[in-house]
Amino acid sequence: MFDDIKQQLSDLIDAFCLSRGLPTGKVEFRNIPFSGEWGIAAPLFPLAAADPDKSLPVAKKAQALAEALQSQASGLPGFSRVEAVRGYLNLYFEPHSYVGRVVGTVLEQGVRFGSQPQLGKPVMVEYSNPNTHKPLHVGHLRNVILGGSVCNILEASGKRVIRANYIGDIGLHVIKWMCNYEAYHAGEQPSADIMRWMADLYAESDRRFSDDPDFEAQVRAYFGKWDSGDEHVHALWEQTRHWSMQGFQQVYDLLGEHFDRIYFESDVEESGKVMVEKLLKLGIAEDGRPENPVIIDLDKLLGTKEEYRVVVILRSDGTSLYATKELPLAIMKFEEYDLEQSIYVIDVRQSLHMKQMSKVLEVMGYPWAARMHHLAYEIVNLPGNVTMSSRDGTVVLLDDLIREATQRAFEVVQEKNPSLDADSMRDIARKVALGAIKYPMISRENTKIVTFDWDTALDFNGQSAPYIQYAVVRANSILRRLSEPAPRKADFTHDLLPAELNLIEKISQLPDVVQKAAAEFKPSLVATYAFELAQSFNDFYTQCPVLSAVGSARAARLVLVQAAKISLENALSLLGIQSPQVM
RNA sequence: GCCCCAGUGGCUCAAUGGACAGAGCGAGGCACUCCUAACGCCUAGGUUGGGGGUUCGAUUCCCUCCUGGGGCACCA
Repeated sequence: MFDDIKQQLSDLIDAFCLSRGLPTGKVEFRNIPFSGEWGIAAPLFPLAAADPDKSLPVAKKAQALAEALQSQASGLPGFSRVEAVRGYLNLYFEPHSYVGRVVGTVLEQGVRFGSQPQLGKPVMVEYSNPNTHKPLHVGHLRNVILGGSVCNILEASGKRVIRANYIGDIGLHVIKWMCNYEAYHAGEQPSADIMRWMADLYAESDRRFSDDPDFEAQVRAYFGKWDSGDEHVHALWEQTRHWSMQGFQQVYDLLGEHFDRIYFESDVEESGKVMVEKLLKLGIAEDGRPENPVIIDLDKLLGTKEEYRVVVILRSDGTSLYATKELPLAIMKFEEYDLEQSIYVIDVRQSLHMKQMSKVLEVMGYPWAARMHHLAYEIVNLPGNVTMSSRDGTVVLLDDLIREATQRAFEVVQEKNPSLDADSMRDIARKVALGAIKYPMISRENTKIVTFDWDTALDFNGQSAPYIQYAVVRANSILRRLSEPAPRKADFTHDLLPAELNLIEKISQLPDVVQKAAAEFKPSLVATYAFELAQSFNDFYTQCPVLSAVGSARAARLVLVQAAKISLENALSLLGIQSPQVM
């Protein structure tokens, strides 16, 4: 909206350069670091450096140029003042019209503020990817929260998104579970908390498998029955997989996640084996059976050295591997949908594997292979650099964490707001607890390891979701006390305090933050933004009385409170965090 | 050996090549007749792992080294 003004300024600088024998096109514009006033800045260092006259150091020369330009630019319309400082020419906008436009836009757009209409080809995001018959722990949580948040942000940035979930429903862990169930729990039905029940039985089967050689032998025999297509075993598999899926659904409901397309590992096993034959016929794969597996030697194929290594696509005994199934799955996705991009939210340890998969598909001639993108994230550790492993018992179960956090949040609500009814308290406690758990998972960069510890996870103060949620509650509590309907628009004609200006500036940044976060797949940018916005609102809250304000300030601040609340709620929503209205 | 990631106050983390490197926690102090203190204010705390380079300007880009983590043929 300031393009015309910038053009005038640009012309003026060009004329200035020509008159002094300096090269044109050396000056670019940027926003002045915000400190209560909006404006654009022109750093004059590049121009100073290009000046053939070297009698002055660059910094001094830049300042001299800025000062020379200052007097000429002072006449330009649209600016309230012009200054030359430390080599920058700063031009400040007249603030009132800017402010009114920002705040008005937010109220008009409401929940859509920060979002663009969704256009174009869809993007598929594959995430969560749990194994049936197994528990979800805090490590899995990062994947779900990150994936879900990336989807929200992509949608807000104007993409159509397909949320995909690839379920590991076959393999040794499933056989172990079923074998243990038949031997020790035959006929039992899951309890109301299905996830928990499945998890307990999984732990039991895992224990028996490693401690009891007899059980191990039983499992092996059971695997044979599965392979030979035993009807009873397959019926039990269908039933128990269904239970597991119900359990996942309970967790997804709790977390507020949903999926548009579910893929099962069992669906692509056969097509994977067919594909191996095809790759052998094409001469891409090498058959080492029966002693050795079927492999693709990518480095040999491509003439690279120790870059793509070797992919094993089928065991020497003819059974399938992870890679066997990944290939047909990738193809299926692009056959089913005309995808702009196919994104895989998978932890960083699988980077080489993902690189190999897209390379194999490229070698096979699929042009879309370049549109696969591995969104790598680091794992969640325990203090002392201990990796979570269900085998070593070093896991924090999702269930336990949510239960504990909810309990603590409930106690805080009881203390802070004893007059609320029990249902409201429970509802608030759940929203606060889930926010507190989710926030640390997405507030750091994807490539940084998250170290889980109970103290941090249950800390509701400082840079945390509850802090941001509390800002929403404060905004709401002002609006709630109003006896008349809140004004929808106002003129910002009163003397704006720095706290108000800072808040408006922060609010105005949301759309840009969303775009950047989408382009880089980084919810952490939104997480940081939401916190800074809450800080700005709290500053405003303590410094600017709203209900007791007089004159035009009251209406203006009421509108600003609404805009802040909308922005906070929208930002939290992108992170998959709900905003309670009271807490 | 090859490849990837990380290294910023005591701790956990921010910072499109641009102005003085910012927050939170922890520490010390202040603050509650005033829209909820799950809040706010002040103070202390930094050679951005080391060394080179590019640039008017580097936490940011390049090279190199160090430290930590991860990956590299029948796990996923």
